[in-house]
Amino acid sequence: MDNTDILEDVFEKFLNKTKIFRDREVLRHDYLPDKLPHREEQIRQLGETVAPVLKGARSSNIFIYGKTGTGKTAVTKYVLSHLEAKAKESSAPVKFCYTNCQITGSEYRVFAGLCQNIGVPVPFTGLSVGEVYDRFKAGLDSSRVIFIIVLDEVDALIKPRGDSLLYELTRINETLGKSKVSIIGISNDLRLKEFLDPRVLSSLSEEEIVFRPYDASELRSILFERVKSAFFDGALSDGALCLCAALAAAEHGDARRALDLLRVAGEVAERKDTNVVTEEHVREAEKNIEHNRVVETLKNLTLHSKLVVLSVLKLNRINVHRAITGEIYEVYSELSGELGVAPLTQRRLSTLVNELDSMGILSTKVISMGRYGRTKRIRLEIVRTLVSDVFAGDTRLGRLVDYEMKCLSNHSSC
DNA sequence: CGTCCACAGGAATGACGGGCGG
DNA sequence: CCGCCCGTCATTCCTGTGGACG
Repeated sequence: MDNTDILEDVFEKFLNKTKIFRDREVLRHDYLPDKLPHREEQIRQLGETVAPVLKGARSSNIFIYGKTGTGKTAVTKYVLSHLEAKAKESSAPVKFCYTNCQITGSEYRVFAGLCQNIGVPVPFTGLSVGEVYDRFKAGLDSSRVIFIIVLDEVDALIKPRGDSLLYELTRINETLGKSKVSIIGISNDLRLKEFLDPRVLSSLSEEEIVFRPYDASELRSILFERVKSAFFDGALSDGALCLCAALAAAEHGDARRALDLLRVAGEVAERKDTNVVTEEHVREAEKNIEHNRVVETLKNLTLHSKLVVLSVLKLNRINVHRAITGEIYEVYSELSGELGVAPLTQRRLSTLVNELDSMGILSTKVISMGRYGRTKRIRLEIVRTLVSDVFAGDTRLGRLVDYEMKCLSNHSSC
């Protein structure tokens, strides 16, 4: 095969790859479809609640609950953008601002974002939260609008920091003359109520909307709707679609996950140079997604967290049943010493372990050993070779990992 | 049946870098 | 360039606790 043939082959293959996807964008989770199946009730409810703003009245504050991928964000954006369009027709002064608190990160940045939205310039940082709040209030009052604030994933803001931001916001109307503010809080944690001040809770949940998880057949029809524009006709087997729906339903009824599975399965099929996505491809996609997630998380860990993972790996190798906080701290301190790094406190290590637990890298359980104290049993939840592969790329850790791997392959203790 | 281990995990505080206005 | 305010990481000090042992 000479050079031109190779290229010919490569280009042909690339061109043929269009056999699967008609439009991949449709499967991204930030894509807003114009049909939201199985959410008619929620759309109606939200619509009825915000409708008064069209006549210049304030809408009730709303709290929206539901797990990830149940359509909370999509429904909210859908309803509000239609509301805004309707308001333009009748020239009602309605504005809304969507903020994802998880991404925004801090109280300061939430207020800063709100200021930007109403055209009040604020620096990224440097001012006190109170100052930004005052500017926001002043700017808002002079602009005479009905302002709807959407706080998506508010739990990300409340759990670590308390509900002071919400408290300020719920009371803002009292001091506002010409403008009115409504708040839509979106949370994927039903227990969020417990964290809230009762005053905040009562004023924030004047209305509540709950998003139930989708079941498998609902997921199937959601996928079906998108598949029409995302894939070419016949490029997706029924079995593959059903499997995506079933896998996602088994987890949380998470539509986002179902769409991810579908997209990655399509990409797998593309790479295998076939014309039809099969169940086999979906299974592989499931593995890929998890694999990538873990690799990404491992790569981004701090040196100390990596050392913790390595310590657990080491202990699990020696004796699966005896990975306990105290021992891990011992091994961890040793490893730190070998690298010439000062070890952190045991208290600090304890929160690092908890973080790794919530990332799904470790699993922990508090156990009591009676007379011999109360501690935490810690296990590695991921494939060992994955850890070594990722950590071997770390210049500082490379040496330790090599050593560890030699032990693993020798199958003897050292 | 009380004790007491080996921690869990909350609260307060400090150290530090980034980014701003003045 | 200083002082101020953030957010993040880390330490210190602390109170709480399930259950085997005596």
